[in-house]
Order: sequence, then C-alpha cells, then structure tokens
Amino acid sequence: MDRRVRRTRRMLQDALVALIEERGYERLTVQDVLDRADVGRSTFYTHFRDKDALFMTWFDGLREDLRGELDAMAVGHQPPGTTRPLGVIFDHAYRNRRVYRAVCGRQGGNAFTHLMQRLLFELLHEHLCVAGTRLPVEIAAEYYSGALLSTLLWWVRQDFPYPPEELAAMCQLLTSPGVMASLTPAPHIP
Amino acid sequence: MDRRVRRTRRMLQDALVALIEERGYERLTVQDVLDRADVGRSTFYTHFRDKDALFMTWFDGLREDLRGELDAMAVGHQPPGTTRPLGVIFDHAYRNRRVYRAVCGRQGGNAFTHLMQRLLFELLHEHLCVAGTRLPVEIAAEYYSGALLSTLLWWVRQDFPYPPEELAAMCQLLTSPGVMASLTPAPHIP
DNA sequence: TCAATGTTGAACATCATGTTCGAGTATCGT
DNA sequence: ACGATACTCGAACATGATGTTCAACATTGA
Repeated sequence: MDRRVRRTRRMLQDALVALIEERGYERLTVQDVLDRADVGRSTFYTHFRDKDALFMTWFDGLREDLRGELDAMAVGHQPPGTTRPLGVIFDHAYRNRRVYRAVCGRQGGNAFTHLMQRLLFELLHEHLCVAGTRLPVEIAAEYYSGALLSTLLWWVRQDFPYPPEELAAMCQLLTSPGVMASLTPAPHIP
Repeated sequence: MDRRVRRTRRMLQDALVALIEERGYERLTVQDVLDRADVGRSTFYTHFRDKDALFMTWFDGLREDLRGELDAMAVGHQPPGTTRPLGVIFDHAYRNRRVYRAVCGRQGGNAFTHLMQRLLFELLHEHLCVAGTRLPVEIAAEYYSGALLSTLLWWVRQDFPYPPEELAAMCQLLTSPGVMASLTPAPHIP
C-alpha cells in the first residue's frame, strides 16, 4: 500500500480520536477532523464514506490489538475458575485508558458501543460454543456481551474506580454461576 | 394545559413513532415529522428543542405504562423463584410489539437504547438495594441492566422468536445464580 | 365576548455534507 | 534517476437540515 495512503489514513484516525477526547464524537464534523489532520476535504472522501467509516477502521486496529492479547494468553493454558479472559479485557482497557476514556465516555457516542458489543459477542460466542449450553448459544452470548459491555462502560466512565483485576473478579462472580447453571445437562426450559 | 398544546404534542409523538417504523429514527428529519403530523415548523420549536427531546417525552409515556404494570404486580406478592418481574417486562414488550419493533429494531437508533437501559437500571437498583449484595449495588445493577437490555433488543430484532414467558425464564436462569452468589454473606472480593 | 394564548407559514441565516475537477506532487518499479 | 502512476489538494458548488423570527390568524377558557 502506498506510503501516502498509510500516512493520510493514520493522520485522520489520530485526529479523530484526539478530537473525540476533546469535543465528543457526536459534535464533531468531518471538517474538524480535516483541519486537525491537515488533510484535504476531497482526500477524505476518497478514503472514507463518512465519519463512521473512519471510526470503524480505527476500531479495527483496537480489535486486532485486543484479539492479539487474548490469543497470546490462550497459549498459556489458564487454570479454570480464574478470571483470565475477563482480566485481559479489563486490563486492555486500563492500559489504554486515555483512548477508552475518549471513546467510551459520554463523549464517545454510540459508534464505539455497537462495535464493542459485537466484538464481545463474538468472543463469547466462540467461548460458549465449545462449552455448549442448555439454552441457545446466541441468547447466552447476547446476554453476557450486554452485561460486560455495560459494566465496562460504567467502569470507564467512572474513571476506573477499581483495579482491573478486581473488576474482572466481580464480573466473574456474577457470570460464572449462571454459566454453570446453564451448562448442567438438565431438563429443557419449561 | 391548553387543549391545543395537548393535541399538538400528541400528533407530533404519534407521527414520530409512525415514521420511525417506516424510515428509522436516524434518517428522519424534523420536517418529516412536521409534514406527517401536519404541524407548523415554528410550532415544533416552541415545544421541543429537537427530535431527541420529542422522543424523550414519548418515552416518558412508555415508562409510566411499564412502571404501572410492575406496581400492579407488586401488590400480588409473587412467590420467590418465579419469573414475575422479568415476565412483566417481556410481556409488556410483546403486547406492544409494533411500537417496540419500531423503536428497538435496527431502525430505532440509539435514542431508545439509552433511555431503556436507564429505566432497567433504576428498576434493578431498587430491587437490589432491598436485597443487599456483596458487591457494589451500582455494579450489579449496571451489569444486569446491560444484560437484560441486550437480550430484549435481540429478542425484538429477531421478531420475538420465543414466547415472552420463555424468554423470561431463560434470563432468570442466567441471572438468579449470580444474584444468589453475590447475596451470600462471604469474604470480600480479593 | 374578549383577552390571552397557541398556531401558522414563509423567509432567512447558518452550517455540514458530499462531489467535482484541474493542477500539482509524491511514490514505486525499473 | 526517471517516468508513469497514483495520490493529494483546494476551491467551488449543489444540496439539504437546522433553528429563529415575525406578523397575521385561530382557538381557547373564563
């Protein structure tokens, strides 16, 4: 890929995130991003359809980053009953505080929310598929991804009032009994 | 309150919901609502700041409706371990299918999502306060409201693939073990 | 009936979006 | 190092939504 293309996209993504932090996603015009990135208007539209499209490509980077950390952890077989996978997620958020604050905060708008929930959903879906549950995997994954997302957003918006491991432990406490219950091979739902 | 005011507001709310169903919340202009409601432009702005403000007042109606049903249920003391409070919520959504479809569906935009989560959060917060939990009530309420919202949205968007009682039962299965665990008076979180 | 209050529509300023195009400029393969 | 290629620029433009204003008109409630 052409160096100029890489450069342009990078500048636009950086400008976007910086501006989200300052002014919030919703109250942000394409022109603002252009000015900050010092990129021509027409150039923007040769790369992205709109603000949302730009944000998505940025999110792809975050997604890959997080996935990488999860995969890295997967090789070191974690003992069951540990908070590892959750820990990795909350850790990731904590280490990238600045960015998460910008993007999750009230400022962040809904762009992030949807993408993040989809990501969590996928992770959980895989995880639950191998486990197998008593009720439709879709539902369980939807349920837990919503729960995690919501907790994560709260945590970030409150400016990380607990250390990540502790948050992970709390979620674990709320989550695993339900998973256990839905795992036990028992009669169908009434 | 003046009859004309009531009439105007009502027409605007009705037009809004009808149009959400047809075109989706985001792709909807104030002018569209005006045309449908047959209300003058300047009139709109004497009542509402913008589209979101109009939507909020509509949501207030829905909220009161739901709250009413929950209160009505509360007097008939439900036996513990039943799906009642959840059942009422899913029932409410099912009976008002058309509206929920419009407002939760992909069409609905995020306006509904936030308001609904806040509502669920409040309900759960009250509920958990009397119960008392081992971990911060805020967190538990955030966690469960996210989980419920997510499940509800999924259910509506899939066009109600299960009967409401069944959905309630599934949520109950996923929820109550976690609540139980967080209720037992046990050592603090590590 | 009448004073108060609500509604109207058209005009207006403002602002963001997304497209176009010719001229300039950096990049990559050779 | 060179030239074809691909990228960038900026200014201009059409479009369309927003929110405000005002004077004339209509409905209400007492």
